[in-house]
Amino acid sequence: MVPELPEVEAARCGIAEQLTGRRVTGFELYRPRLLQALPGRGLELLRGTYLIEVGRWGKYLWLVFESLATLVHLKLTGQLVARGSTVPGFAAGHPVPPFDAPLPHKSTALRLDFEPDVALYLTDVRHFARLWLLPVDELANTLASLRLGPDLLSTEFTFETFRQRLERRRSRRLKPVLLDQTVVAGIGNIYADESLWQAQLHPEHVVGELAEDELRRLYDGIQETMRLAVPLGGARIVHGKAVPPIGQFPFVHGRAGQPCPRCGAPVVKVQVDGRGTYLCQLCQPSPDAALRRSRLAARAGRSE
DNA sequence: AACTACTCCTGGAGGC
DNA sequence: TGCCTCCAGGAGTAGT
Repeated sequence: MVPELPEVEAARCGIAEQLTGRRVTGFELYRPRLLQALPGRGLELLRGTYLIEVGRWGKYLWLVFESLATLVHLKLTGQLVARGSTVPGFAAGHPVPPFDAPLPHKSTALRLDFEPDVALYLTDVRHFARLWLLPVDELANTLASLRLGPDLLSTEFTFETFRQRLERRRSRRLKPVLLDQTVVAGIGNIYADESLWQAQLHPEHVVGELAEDELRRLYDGIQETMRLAVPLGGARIVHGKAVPPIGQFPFVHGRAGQPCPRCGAPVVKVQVDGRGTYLCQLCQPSPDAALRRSRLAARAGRSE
């Protein structure tokens, strides 16, 4: 399972509830390449300082300490696990290694120790995750420089905002636009497929061809997908396959050959924009190429 | 503007 | 059983 918004949100909640207000007593940096900005000794600045707040925008997570801010992206296979005698503990992100595996794992990149007796582990089997260390007063600018679209769980993500942002991408196809974090922040490959299935829209529709009610379905599909996924801390997908399904979610992603929960037709896997894409060919009919051409021609004619 | 290709990586899956 | 090869995929960057 690739960590997307729901998984990162689960990590944010765990950190907020169990670590905020605690003091850092130490750390172990197992893999220095995790750090993207300052050299490894920058972490020394965390020692003895308190975790003040934790935030999230899309798939980016940040922890603000008195001395320093850290910005984290779990990328494909990052996970965050907290354990200790003074907290319940939590685990979020990619479920390999298993959330109950002994830590540190050989792919653990960083351990942060909090007072009293809590350890937060960042583990990532493919070593793509990154952590930036930056002065607290540079966090806002750094986030702004990412040019992220509205976070899916924020009040900024309204239908009107969504429609306006899609308007600027009229010529692009739906799936790549959903994956573009500068359009909306938080959707990855799994939840793009789930949202499109909810909306009963094919991933290769051209944005500008969609009618108002289809845009509305897409917006509602994203909202419904987040509503289902966030409380679960995300889908459980390992190497593209759904492992013991939690209820029926996810409905199509990783379920090639299985029946569509809506109509029973087999879910198929295709490539869209180079990404493995799961869909139901009955519920999500392919855009008709001839109709597409005639509509575009009609628009071009009118605009001249 | 919007595509493609490439770059990071490695565990697991599939082939034989 | 044991090699070998291939593949996934977020996001930044470069090239077309």
